[in-house]
Amino acid sequence: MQRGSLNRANVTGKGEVADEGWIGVARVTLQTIADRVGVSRMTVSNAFSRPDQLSPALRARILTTAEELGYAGPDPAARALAKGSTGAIGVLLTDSLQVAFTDEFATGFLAAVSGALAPTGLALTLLTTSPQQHAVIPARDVAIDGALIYSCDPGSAATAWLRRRNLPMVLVDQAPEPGVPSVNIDDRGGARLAAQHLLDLGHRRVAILSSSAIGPFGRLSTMQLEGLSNTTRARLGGWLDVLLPAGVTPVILQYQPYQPELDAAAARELLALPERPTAVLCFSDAIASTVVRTAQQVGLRVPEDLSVIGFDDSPVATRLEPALTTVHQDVAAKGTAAVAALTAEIRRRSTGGSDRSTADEVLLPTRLVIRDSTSSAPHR
Amino acid sequence: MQRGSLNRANVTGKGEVADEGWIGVARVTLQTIADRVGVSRMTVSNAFSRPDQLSPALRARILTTAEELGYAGPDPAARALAKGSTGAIGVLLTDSLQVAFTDEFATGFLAAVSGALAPTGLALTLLTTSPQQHAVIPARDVAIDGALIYSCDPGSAATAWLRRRNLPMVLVDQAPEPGVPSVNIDDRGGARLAAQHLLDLGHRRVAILSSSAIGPFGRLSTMQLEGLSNTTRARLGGWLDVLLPAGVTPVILQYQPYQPELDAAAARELLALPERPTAVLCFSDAIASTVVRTAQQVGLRVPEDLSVIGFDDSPVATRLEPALTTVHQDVAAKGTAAVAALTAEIRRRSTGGSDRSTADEVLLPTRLVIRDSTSSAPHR
DNA sequence: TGGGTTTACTGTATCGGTATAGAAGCCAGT
DNA sequence: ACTGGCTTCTATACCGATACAGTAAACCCA
Repeated sequence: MQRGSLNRANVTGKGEVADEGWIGVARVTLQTIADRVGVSRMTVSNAFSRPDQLSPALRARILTTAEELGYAGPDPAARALAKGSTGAIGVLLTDSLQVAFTDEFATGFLAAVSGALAPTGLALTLLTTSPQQHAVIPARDVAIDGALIYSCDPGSAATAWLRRRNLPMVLVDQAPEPGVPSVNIDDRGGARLAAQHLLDLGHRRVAILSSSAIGPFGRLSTMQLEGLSNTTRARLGGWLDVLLPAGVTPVILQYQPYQPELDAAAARELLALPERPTAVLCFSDAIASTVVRTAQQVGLRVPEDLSVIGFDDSPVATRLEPALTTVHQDVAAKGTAAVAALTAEIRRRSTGGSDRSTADEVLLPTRLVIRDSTSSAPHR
Repeated sequence: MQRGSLNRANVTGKGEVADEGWIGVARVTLQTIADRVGVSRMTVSNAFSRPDQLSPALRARILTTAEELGYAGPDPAARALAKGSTGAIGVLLTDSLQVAFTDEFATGFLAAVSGALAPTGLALTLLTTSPQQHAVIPARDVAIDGALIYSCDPGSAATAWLRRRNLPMVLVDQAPEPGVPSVNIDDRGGARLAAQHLLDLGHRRVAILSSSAIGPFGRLSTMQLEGLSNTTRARLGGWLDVLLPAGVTPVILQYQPYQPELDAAAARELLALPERPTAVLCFSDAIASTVVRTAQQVGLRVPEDLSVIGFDDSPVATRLEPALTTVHQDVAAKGTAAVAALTAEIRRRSTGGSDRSTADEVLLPTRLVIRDSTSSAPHR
């Protein structure tokens, strides 16, 4: 049986189509328009998706008719199935989107990503690693053309699903894996610069406040580097690269991020150490700002009594009083690079370009920005 | 011809399926699994989507086989087409996602939305009103189950497309429209409280700094309220409701938001007025903070010389020195209400519930939070 | 033993598009 | 008149699932 016209409402000679906004009155599809105009469905499809395939006159007629019928353009879901691409890419974030949005640095990355995405016309779909047993797991069930995996636990179910779907993907702020493009910043190098800066200022009693969503927490020995997130490991590694050879053994405190009370508690604990450190290397500007505030609350002056160095150079760094010395990274560049890598990967797949040989790993530079939160070690 | 098995690779008696990660080696679909297990495709589908429709034993066998074949679950695009739902909802934001992400208040809303969305398992897709002539317009071409329209120009092409698609939608911070659910805050009431507070403190020379992404800009007469965004109109209305009857005619300055230099310029212009105002009512905390800083730069004390009131009670309000008196609104509640309204609308559609009668319009309360940026008018 | 329910699967018809290989008409060149 | 090459449009075969009606066997109670 011929498809379309025969089983549609509008075949009834009378012609007039039921009108005006009633929900689901026999939906308008390409076929509806085709019947009305008297051409094949394919031609109508071309009118929308490949204008060069039909005469301008006919196309105009088709578009006009579509307009009259209130057609909203080819159905995205159907188009996605037929074409094999959806026009959206996913970003896999932490467990809770809510905390991601409250993190100024994460939103900075998202801003960069959406900026880079704008010219491509791709939409951005937010995914979580949330392990909730909610029948639907976005990473498995949402249609996307590719994904950015941003600073996630590599072992999470969500990343496993994305892998399984064999989607183009790019790892951001995560340990590179063979065959998967990745974008990272030079965490280790930046950390070294920060540590060196402290040594240059004469500090010998140095503390490290290191954060990672995955344990262990509390006091850390310099040896326990496994089980930490990649970024944590890299920064910690960089600090130690410089401190240990100089004979400085830092106190390392590891705490769970995104829990303001715990942050402050960690800061207090640090300042209450028997041999109070004269300088603190912080995992992020966020925790650094907590340290600064906590220090000020207990009557310590920054930087005179305590030098503090952050990481990331997020907006809070310059807002802080005193302005924070920190390791700068270029989020915008990170976002751009990530999008570039992902779109390249998507294109590669669609053009059948084989060769996974070129799984490029981008490493963006970091640099130390010296502001007002660091100064020479106090004379003892 | 029977579909499936006959035109697939795995019918070759030999059984062994080509293996290991080569791209596109005859994709694994429900049919592949069905053939392998020896059941119908439908049963395999049920194994994934409706576990109660088959015996646990068979389901286990199917799942195991799927696992072996590296099947990643029903294809989202195909499923979306067949089921008519995608598992994602869209949020339509300003022209540039990039500015949306840099706006602390917008991200607060997104945080609330994603928080409210988490338990539903729906993903969040970001859409822009971007008028770029980029063949693909997300609002038209991305598959979603519904959309939140957040503080957008109601006349934009993107909203027009969403309307046209007849998608469930909810207007947020926008003029309600008949038949469309909406969520707003009591901008007008809040503005009245702010203005009244100033009057109570004895201020008579009051300025208003009003922002709207859509023109006109510069000095505004009290009569030109058309062409402004809904929120701007409401807040302006509220301020004037109180000021005018009290015989106070404010100077109104309107500027374009998200352009830091312009913000500061507007603030300077305002402070340089021949009869310098003793108090400023600001459209947002962001602009209020610019006013405070600008005032301090030109040597004015806040609040002794100049009282400043913000709007929104965003994080910056408490960070500011002095802490900002502002009109509080509950973003979290707004996000929750918006999601609730949208999911309700989606459910209503799918259950064929007719009655657009209940197009509810939520109006959330606002309240004045008095902090340290306001005080009695200085004696002249 | 027989009718009424359940349980467990299957068959067929979509969902609304796009890809691709033609077919028909037309025009220039030889 | 024949050939080749455009430009336009059409026919057919998918894309990979779900909905729904139906069927066969098993179970249940009188």
